[in-house]
Amino acid sequence: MEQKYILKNCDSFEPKHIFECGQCFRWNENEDGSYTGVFGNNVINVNKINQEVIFKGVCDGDIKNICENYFDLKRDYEKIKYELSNIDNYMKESIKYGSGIRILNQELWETVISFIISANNNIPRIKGIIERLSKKYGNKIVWQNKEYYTFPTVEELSRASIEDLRKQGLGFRDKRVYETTQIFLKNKDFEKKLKEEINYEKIKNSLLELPGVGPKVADCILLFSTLKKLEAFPIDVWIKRVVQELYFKEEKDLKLTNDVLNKLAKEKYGELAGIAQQYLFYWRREA
DNA sequence: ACCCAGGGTCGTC
DNA sequence: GACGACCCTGGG
Repeated sequence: MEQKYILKNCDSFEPKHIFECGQCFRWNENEDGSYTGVFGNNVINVNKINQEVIFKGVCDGDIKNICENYFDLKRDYEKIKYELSNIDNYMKESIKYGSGIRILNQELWETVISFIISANNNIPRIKGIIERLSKKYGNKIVWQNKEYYTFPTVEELSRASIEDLRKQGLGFRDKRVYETTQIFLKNKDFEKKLKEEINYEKIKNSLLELPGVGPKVADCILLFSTLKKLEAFPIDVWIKRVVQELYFKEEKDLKLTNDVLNKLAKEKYGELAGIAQQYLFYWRREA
């Protein structure tokens, strides 16, 4: 049964910015400029027409509640952008470029596996792998005569052997995904404890125990999932590049270690470092 | 054809 | 702490 929800007068919401800033892998653009994606047991289409955002699709519950939660609609991004804009002109320019970015509240398990797959990988291939895993191990949902597949649950993905995963194109990440799946399967408390803990460092240390999760992937999980730690500052090749170009232009031979970058992030952007990172990331990649 | 990079992590020195 | 290996794919 199709549902619909319309959001009016929302400045900080631009589908392209949200879905192409690298936080998610299951949203695809349609010919009309709208995007369709799968999350949980929902298939949703999102379009923005004249300052109105239109959500429609098939949902596991009330579409308004589901979208308010997933798209982080209750957070005041105008205020966040105002605060970050005052930090410096680079920030101001990148925010102008990605003004409609919002950080999604994605399911923890899916975010963990997705970003383990993202290691030393490119976005088209990451999307392909996740799509194949969903098709093979997830559940089918039909909407408007098209087939969509949910991201596999822990139990569903645990049916895949290391060899099965390799066949789906994971490469050397097969063992990491397999072992992390086993941990989630056999230790039900692991996920529960992550969700109950509120301290950023403590959650990060727990995540680092998982095979395939290093500092970068851990920060992506902390920022992009329902854990929603906005101070998490994922350090990747692109953010190293942009920080080098903006703030260390005269010191080309200076090595930007994670410690230096984390310190800079904390001092400059504070509790909003993760959101600042997303504006800079999107700006550097797209502009 | 060949090389390189891609939202890094892991094992080894 | 630094360094190389690592599956695979698309683009130059």
